[in-house]
Amino acid sequence: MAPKAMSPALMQELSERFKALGEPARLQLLMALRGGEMSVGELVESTGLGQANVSKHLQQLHACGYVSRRKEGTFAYYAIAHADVFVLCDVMCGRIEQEQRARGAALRGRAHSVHT
Amino acid sequence: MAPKAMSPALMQELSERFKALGEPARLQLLMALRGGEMSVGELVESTGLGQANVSKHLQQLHACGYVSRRKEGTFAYYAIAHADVFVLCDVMCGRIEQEQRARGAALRGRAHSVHT
DNA sequence: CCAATATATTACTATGTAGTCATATATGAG
DNA sequence: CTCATATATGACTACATAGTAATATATTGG
Repeated sequence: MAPKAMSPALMQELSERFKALGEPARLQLLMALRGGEMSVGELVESTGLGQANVSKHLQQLHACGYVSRRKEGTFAYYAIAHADVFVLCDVMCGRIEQEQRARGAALRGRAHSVHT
Repeated sequence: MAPKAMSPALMQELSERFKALGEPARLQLLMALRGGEMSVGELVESTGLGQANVSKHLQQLHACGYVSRRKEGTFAYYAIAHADVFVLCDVMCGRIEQEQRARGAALRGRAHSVHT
């Protein structure tokens, strides 16, 4: 469990990790890597993002430890470093779905009460 | 489990949730609320952030569903809406610790090899 | 060494947003 | 109603960063 009183340093690190996931382009890259290791070029083609853009986002994901890097010839292969990332996404997606259900139920409830 | 192929809309929502956590000030607020419901003024004092700043960050946390809001007189009391947030922090903190341990071990290993 | 290719980096622009100050909007007290 | 207080909002500034185009840096093949 995260400490009750969190040091500013840890909080800073924590926020940087979350910020790295707070960008659709980077999530796209992580999702693309879900199927396994891919080269930069493959990621460019797969995501439709620009090459320089992909390269920079990969640097950030690497700096946060989300992906690993393997050089082979002129190619650079990136891969998910730890499946934990997807645990985070799953928890978050779960909350989103839950809220959408709640919102839907509330709307139905309101519509019903208007009806009666 | 998060879907293999994520819709752009879900990815957008997901990134917005993560982005909301990608800010030390907002994490500070969430951590402060760990002890229970607090008013805006109490949060201002507890965090040392400006009143307007706190109010705006709380709006964002509320929009993402992280906190609930209860009005009582001229006071507004905010509270953690779902403990899930802390699950996310815990997973993330776990990864940070793990990496720090790994980094430390690597450094010790290198020092040792230099020594021998 | 030279050319071709894959990736990384730099310089730049455009956009987003955190923080702050001033002010607006409740709400309760007298 | 008027005043005081708590919170929210609008305008603004300063800074961070996503995206892109051009270029630099390997690395392989000839």
